[in-house]
Amino acid sequence: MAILDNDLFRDFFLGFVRLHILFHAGHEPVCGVDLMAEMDRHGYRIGAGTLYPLLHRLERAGLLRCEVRVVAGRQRKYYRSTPAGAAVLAEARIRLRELVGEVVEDQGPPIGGMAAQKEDGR
Amino acid sequence: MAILDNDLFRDFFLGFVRLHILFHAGHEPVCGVDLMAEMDRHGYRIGAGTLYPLLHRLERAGLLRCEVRVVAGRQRKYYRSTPAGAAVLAEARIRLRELVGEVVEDQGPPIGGMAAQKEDGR
DNA sequence: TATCCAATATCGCCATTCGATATTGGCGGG
DNA sequence: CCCGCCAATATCGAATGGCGATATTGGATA
Repeated sequence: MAILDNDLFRDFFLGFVRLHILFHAGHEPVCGVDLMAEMDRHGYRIGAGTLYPLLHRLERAGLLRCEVRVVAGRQRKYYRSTPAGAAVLAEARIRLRELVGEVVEDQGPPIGGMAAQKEDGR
Repeated sequence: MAILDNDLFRDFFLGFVRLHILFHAGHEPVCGVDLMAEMDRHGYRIGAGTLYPLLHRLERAGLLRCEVRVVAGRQRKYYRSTPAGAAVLAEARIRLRELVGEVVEDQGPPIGGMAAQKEDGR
């Protein structure tokens, strides 16, 4: 977790956060506070100043739809995924499998370049 | 692929590109043109104006190390991963498994919020 | 040494991230 | 009925990143 507090490493995983959000919004209506708690559970620290503008953009882009409700005396905006959001998630599945095949299962092929050359041979 | 040409969707997958790069740099020395070709093979379109500043930042952050070589009469800068780069990749493995468990295997738990409430029940 | 060209570097503009701060909206007390 | 309270959401300003377009580098050939 500490590794995620470093600014540098955040960029590696911000896309992961988006996909987590899209996934949850595809299963149930989720609001900002729910998502912040869930991302925290995953070890991501997403502040309100990042999350809410992100939700607005995803909505404007047609990936999420918003519905206002009052829960426990508080106004909340619940987001659900749209077909376009599901399409992004489907695309993500393909790319996730590729990435897992390389990074997790260590099955990436050499990409050419210097693979044929000896690295230490002189 | 077409989906990746849209500006909106790039942000979802830019972290994937970083991890692909880190992975390849952990297996063999890779240079800019190699990486652009490899990313293209994966369906990502990464321009030179994005890739090279990225490599510089990863090097300055200590995740990559650079070595200049002359190949086929052209100067190339070959990058290899460092222990710090391997650490980021190890962290990525953990988070990738979480994300795959949700997005690919569809096993994410409800995150609370409105899960207990009926959505259509009234 | 002059020129060519692939590989790398940089520039300017716009979008995004972030913590901090402001605003909204329902509710209970008076 | 209005007022202040507070959680939830919204926005601000500074810094950084992504991008296409353009500039620069450096080895090789003649």
